[in-house]
Parts: sequence; C-alpha cells; structure tokens
Amino acid sequence: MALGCQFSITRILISMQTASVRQVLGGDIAAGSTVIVQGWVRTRRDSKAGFSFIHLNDGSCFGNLQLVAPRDLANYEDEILKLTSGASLRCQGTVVESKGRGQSLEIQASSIEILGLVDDPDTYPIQPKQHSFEFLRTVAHLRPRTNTFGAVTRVRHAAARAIHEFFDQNGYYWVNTPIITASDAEGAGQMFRVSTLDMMNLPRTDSGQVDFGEDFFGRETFLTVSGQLNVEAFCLAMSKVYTFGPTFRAENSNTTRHLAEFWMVEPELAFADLKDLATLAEDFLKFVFARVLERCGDDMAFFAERIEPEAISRLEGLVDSEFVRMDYAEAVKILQASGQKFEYKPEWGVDLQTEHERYLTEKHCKAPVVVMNYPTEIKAFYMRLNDGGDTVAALDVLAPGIGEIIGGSQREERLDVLTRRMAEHGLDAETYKWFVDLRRYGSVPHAGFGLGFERLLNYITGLGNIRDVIPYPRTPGNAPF
RNA sequence: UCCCCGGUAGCUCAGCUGGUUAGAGCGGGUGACUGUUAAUCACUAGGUCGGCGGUUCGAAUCCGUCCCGGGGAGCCA
Repeated sequence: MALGCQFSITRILISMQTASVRQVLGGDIAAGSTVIVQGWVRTRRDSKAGFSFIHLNDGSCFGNLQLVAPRDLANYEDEILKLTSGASLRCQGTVVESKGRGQSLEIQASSIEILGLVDDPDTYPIQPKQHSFEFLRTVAHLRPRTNTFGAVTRVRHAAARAIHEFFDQNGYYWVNTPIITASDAEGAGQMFRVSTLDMMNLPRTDSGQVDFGEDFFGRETFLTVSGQLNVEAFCLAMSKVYTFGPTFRAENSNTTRHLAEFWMVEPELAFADLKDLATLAEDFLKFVFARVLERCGDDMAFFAERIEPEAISRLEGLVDSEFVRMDYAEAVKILQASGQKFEYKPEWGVDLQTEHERYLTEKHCKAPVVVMNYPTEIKAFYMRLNDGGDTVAALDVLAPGIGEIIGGSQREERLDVLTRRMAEHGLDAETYKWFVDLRRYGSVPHAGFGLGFERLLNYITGLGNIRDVIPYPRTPGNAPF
C-alpha cells in the first residue's frame, strides 16, 4: 500500500516535470501541458520576428523536438543566441501545435536553462552535415550525437532485447559463461592472454619457460573466444540454453567484418539435430528482424533513406520467406555450373571463399542461404561426424552483403568418436576432460550455433563496416577511448 | 599478414604532366532577412598541404622511408 502510493506519486511528479523528446513527439503529452525537456542542440535558427528555433535531441528517438524561444526570455541575448550544435539545455515550456511546417508539435519555451555551452564551437567536430564514418570513428565519444549512431544505438538495443525475448519465449535460459578461460577452445584463433605477472620480470621455471604457476590463476589463462564449450554443460542439464556476451579474438584481421572484441550469441539445444538447428536459426533471425522493424520504424526509415535503400524491404521480405537450404556438395555444384569466373575455383573439400558466398547469396538465391554438411577436414573437432565420415553436421547461414552471419553444428555426442577426433587434432585430453565427461554421463544429441551480433546489426542497418555498429570498436592497433 | 587506394582549413573535398600570395562548400564569427526546417544573402577569420629524408634554381605536386586511415584477400562470427 505504502509502496504503491509512493510509486504513483513519483510517476505523477515525473510526468509533470520532465518528458522525453519521444514522449512529446509521440503525442504522449497533451497539447497545452507544461513540461520540462532536456537534451542537446542539433541546430539553432534565429528569426528577427523575435524568436529562435532550436532543434533538440535527447536520444530517446530519431526525431528532434523544436523549441521556440521568444526574445523576451531573460537570457535570450546572452545565452540563447550563443547556442551552437552540441550545447546542452533544460527547457520548460508548453506543448503546442506548430505554426510551421515540418512538425506537428513543438515547445513554446517559457524558460531555457543552459547546462553546457560548447567550448570553441569552431572546432566542435559534429556538425549538422554528413560526416564520413571514418572520421566519426576518430571521435567515438561524440559520434553517439549523430543521427546515424543514435539510430544504431537504438537498433542495437532493440535487437539485443529481441534476442532475449525470442529465447525466453521459447524456453531457453541465458547462461553467463566465463570471459576468462584456460582452454584455447577449438583452436578457434589467437587468444588474448590474461595475466597479472610482471612482464618486465617474469618468473621462470628451471627449464627457462615462463612459470605460469606463479600467475593469478596458477596456470595460463586467456579471454574467451567462445562460450560454446562451457554452455554445452548447461545444455546437457537445462535442455535449452544460450550465451550472449563479449568474445575476444587476437587475430590480425583487418576487414569490415572483424573485431578483436565483439558480442556473440550462442544457443545450444539438446535432443536436436542439424535440421532442428537450421530451423532454429531461421526462426530466430526472422523474429529479431520483425521486432526491430516493429520497434525502430524511424531509425530503419533513416537507414533506408541514407545508408541502404533495401534496408527495410529486404528484412520484410526475409521475414515472410523461407531460407534457402542446401548441402555443401550442392553449393559447390551450383558454383561450378555457374559460369562465373572465380579467383578460386570452387572444389569439393575446399572451404567456400567470400566470392563464392557472395555469388550464392547475392546472385543465385538473392536470399540468406543455409549451407549444410561440410567436409570434415575443414571443420572443428567437436562437430558431429556424418555417416561415411567425409562430412560433418555443420551449417553456415550466409547473408547477402555480409557473408557468414551464423556458424553452427550438431555436436559430436558419441564418446568414442569424440575422443578419437580430439586425438587426431592433437588436443590435450586433460584440458578437455570435463568436456569429454559430458559424453560419458548421459550424453544426448545436441546442436548449437554462434551468431556475430555486430554482423547481424550490419545486415539490419545496411552499414558496411562492423566498426560502425559497436560503441567502441577494438581492432588490431586500435583501442582508443 | 598480403594486395590496392588515400592523408590539403574544424568537417567534406578540389588543386598533383613541378612554377608567384594553396581554393570551394559546410561549420565558426559579424551583419541583413525570414514561423525557420542541414534556412537564405553579404562580409570575415581560419592551413608546418601526415612525419622525416632526397631530387631540383624551385616540391602540396616527383622519389625513398616511416606513421596513420580506408577498401579488398586470408582467418572467422
């Protein structure tokens, strides 16, 4: 009772005092109401008729709120006329129907409190004009104030929320797998070392090796390259689980689709085979796309207008269509029969090149393609061996313009096969003992995939560079901010 | 890591077959004008042409090298 009262009083106070730009523009605040709005100036235009127009953005939505500041405000001459792009303010005023075109509602300001002017407006980097993404990366602390990055931030949030929602509705548990790990999992790539040893004065063993027994964990440790192995243990108890968190690869990859630190989603599903996994991947992507379209209309409209004309239509089309599924062997045949000149000849036993993936998704199918059952030689040890042993039950979901967006497999659940394959790959049995245990105690068929969250965002927004869909990109030789 | 391309004003770029004082648009400042919409018009300030070395009477321009960035490839998500 007491709590309920307090809650409603707080709500009333908030609604009377402050409103977000989204609330005002969305019509949540009745015309005639007095509100306080707060945010950052996008542009200011002065009218000699006796007022200034200020476009205000607070990140709550794509649009800007127009404030009309009359000349009779006490601080009009000294302060209002000094407002430039980037300045912050708090405005009290009345929500009114706009007398101008271009917006239906605006704020007739009764007072404007300047919170922070822009020091040296001449050099403020964010101007009301188009900037190159390359430049904006050099001012990563200010780029959230741009239309594009604001939209990216909202879409990123909406996509993350949709991912959790999808799994929750389908009975999956979010499992927080460790970021620090001792296994160099899957040999999936170079890892970042985690250590508290004094690098200027390393402890040595008798044989002259670095003595990691002296290190914080008493052994060598790294940042995780995948939560998959750890989450499999939970899969074989909770049935349906997923991870969603940061992942680290110390690869010297300099491309538009690689980061040293990125976010990955890894569902793992028990009592499932490769086909179940392909269905999951498809349902999952469609759900996320539909939710983003539903909740980020303005932002998506902006991407469609300025970044990628197909941004909305291709997502809509995808939500309503079925993904193309084909075996790797079939994909190779299609490529060989395509008549296309490839730099690398498509050939069974060799992994698909970027140019091959592009042909399949952009020319042949014009849609996302699920390629399944890859040659054993080119895939990881934990993927389930198909009958005959030539292929494993692996799948990649390839998206037009992005390439591989999802990579997954049915896992090898048979103890004897797994241990044999680990030996073939020269893996340390001791390190993976716990992982093998899962096949020893109540093993079941299971499958899972990994989805690069930023790659998903690239596909959704149409932005071409993965560095423009993560707040602070980390790439080789580049970790400012 | 490899292959291409680039680095000129706060930003986006032009100038680059070597030749006086390096230009434009936007942004900033000043003024005019207007219920304005990335407003418009006029004036104005603003540059070690990425660093170093070389060729030359003379280098933003040519050569070497280093640094930084972008695109493509490989690896992958």
